[in-house]
Amino acid sequence: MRMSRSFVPTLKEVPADATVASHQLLVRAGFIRQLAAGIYSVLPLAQRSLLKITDVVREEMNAIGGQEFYLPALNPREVWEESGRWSVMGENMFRLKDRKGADLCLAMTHEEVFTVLARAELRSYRQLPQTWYQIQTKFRDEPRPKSGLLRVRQFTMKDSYSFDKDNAGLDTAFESHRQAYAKIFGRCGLKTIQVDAHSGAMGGSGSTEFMVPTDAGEDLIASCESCAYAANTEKAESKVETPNTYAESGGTAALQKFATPGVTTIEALSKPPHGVKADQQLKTLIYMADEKPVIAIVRGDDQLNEAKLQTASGAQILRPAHAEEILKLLGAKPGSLGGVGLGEKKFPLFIDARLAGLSGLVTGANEDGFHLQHVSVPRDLAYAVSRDLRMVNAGEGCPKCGKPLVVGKALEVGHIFKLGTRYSETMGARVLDEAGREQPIVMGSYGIGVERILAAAIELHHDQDGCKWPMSIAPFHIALLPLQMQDALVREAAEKLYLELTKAGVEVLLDDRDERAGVKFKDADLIGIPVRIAVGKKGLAEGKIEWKLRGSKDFELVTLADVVARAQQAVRDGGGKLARA
RNA sequence: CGGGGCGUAGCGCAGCCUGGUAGCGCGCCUGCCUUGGGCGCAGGAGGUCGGAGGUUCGAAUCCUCUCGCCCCGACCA
Repeated sequence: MRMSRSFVPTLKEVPADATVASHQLLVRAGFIRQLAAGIYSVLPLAQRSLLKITDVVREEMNAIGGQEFYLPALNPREVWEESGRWSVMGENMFRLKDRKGADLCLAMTHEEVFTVLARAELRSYRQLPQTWYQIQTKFRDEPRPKSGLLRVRQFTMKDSYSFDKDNAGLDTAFESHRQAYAKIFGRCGLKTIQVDAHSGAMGGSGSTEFMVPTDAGEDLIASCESCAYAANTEKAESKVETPNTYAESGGTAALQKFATPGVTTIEALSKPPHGVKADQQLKTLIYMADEKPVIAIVRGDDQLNEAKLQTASGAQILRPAHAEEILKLLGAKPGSLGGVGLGEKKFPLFIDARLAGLSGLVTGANEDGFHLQHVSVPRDLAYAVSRDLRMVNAGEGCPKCGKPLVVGKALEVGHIFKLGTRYSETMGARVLDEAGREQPIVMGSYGIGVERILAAAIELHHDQDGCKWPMSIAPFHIALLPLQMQDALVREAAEKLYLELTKAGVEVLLDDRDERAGVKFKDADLIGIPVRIAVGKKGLAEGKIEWKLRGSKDFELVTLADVVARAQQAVRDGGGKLARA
């Protein structure tokens, strides 16, 4: 491609509204432009890289027997009603009506439509297993789009679905996806770690996320550096010592109400005149699980993990209760709540597992301005269900080996789910087994965010001057810079190289603009093309060009006759592919 | 949704408090000059000041409403 005739709008200055590196550089280097919040136009450079990413994805999906589909993004309400997700998806789903007034939505994912196909056409276990996938546009009305391409409302997803006759088959499909994903991300230049994750609105029995560790990410993952344990903090567990410290100081004493006027926070209660340490307090939180109240109790100095409460309660939609709802249910305002004496109210009540057996604790009395002391969990909260509900903290013991856990930010680029029969049962996708009995198909679903790979690659590979693309997904393999366009010899040499390289399958961006050398260097660095070939008067006099890798400080003089072979080798060595000439 | 911030030329910003002339840098166009890390000089084009309403002789500036965008907290590829 010739720079002089290309649409590559680079910027000298950092766009004011971009905060993360990938966003700043994608805009500055002319890869994307914003149309609206969370909606971006993909410009030619980005499109080239995205096509390379999807090529990698296709190769690896096909390698595990995936068959490529292309399903509609525009879906009728009915199929989403069947799975129950028309309501579960809530405001996150874009909805619209057709001219007849029928409800439609823009699909956020495609379990429903693929399940419709499966139930209509799959009759026998002999047709299984099947692996179906597509690379398609997804729409999600995110509450808060942010960080350029990292969190958007319209994006490209590779989503695949496995259909098996039993759990053993699902395990196999899940494992082959795991390996395919590891290859895909590796080939795209990403280092990922696999973590146990919460399944969220997808449902199903288990899931693994592929995470790129970077501060630009929004997830927190806990990992152990001495064993293989890694989990999203939504799900992570830890070993924490919880001695029954307060039992000795009157743990068996009778419950006692005491006045705490104006005290509505853990912190306030921990200060004089009360001086109740946070780890002696019970934090009582009221949630609405599918619009029915549930109560969660964690230690005062712990944080409730909402994902864990969602799992414990079995709720599809979980939200904190509003203040009015709480007042109605418990007769007190937040800040004075407690679980003691609620046994007969029959609310589902969960208590964090680390509190089991403890006594000598303090909790709200469900009466504004009062708390209870000498609370004994076995005596006063016997009806509460004990579950792991707390958020892990860095430094706590790894649940596997006990060594301290590390907590760090990461970006989710892929997520694989064992769905089981969650969709086949609700939507009636069954096949006959060997004995002629109808059995629900056992499903898995697997997603990759394509644009996120692009952005993650920049987060991982960039410097002060710009992007540093891995060869495999770089928009071009080589930037060819004639340094003095007014010099006919330089121009001709560059043109000749451009033809030879292109013919050899090397993708070259020829900067044939009538610009000064500095401008070309800056743009080549900013765009981040892996190899730069500078053709200048000085080198040419000796029949040589300057060969420089984007990352390195120095260049090397290479004889003109050697350039093509060297370029082809560099493309292959970098994991890139030569274009079909 | 809750909290905070910002909308003035393609980009980055000043002007607003204290109403009256819309300005700077980059980019863009023309010419000359220069030519190995975003050259220099000269000339030039380009703006419904996000939108609507109000106050006023007069509004980018004051008031009301509204739309949009960004950031921080609850969701997900």
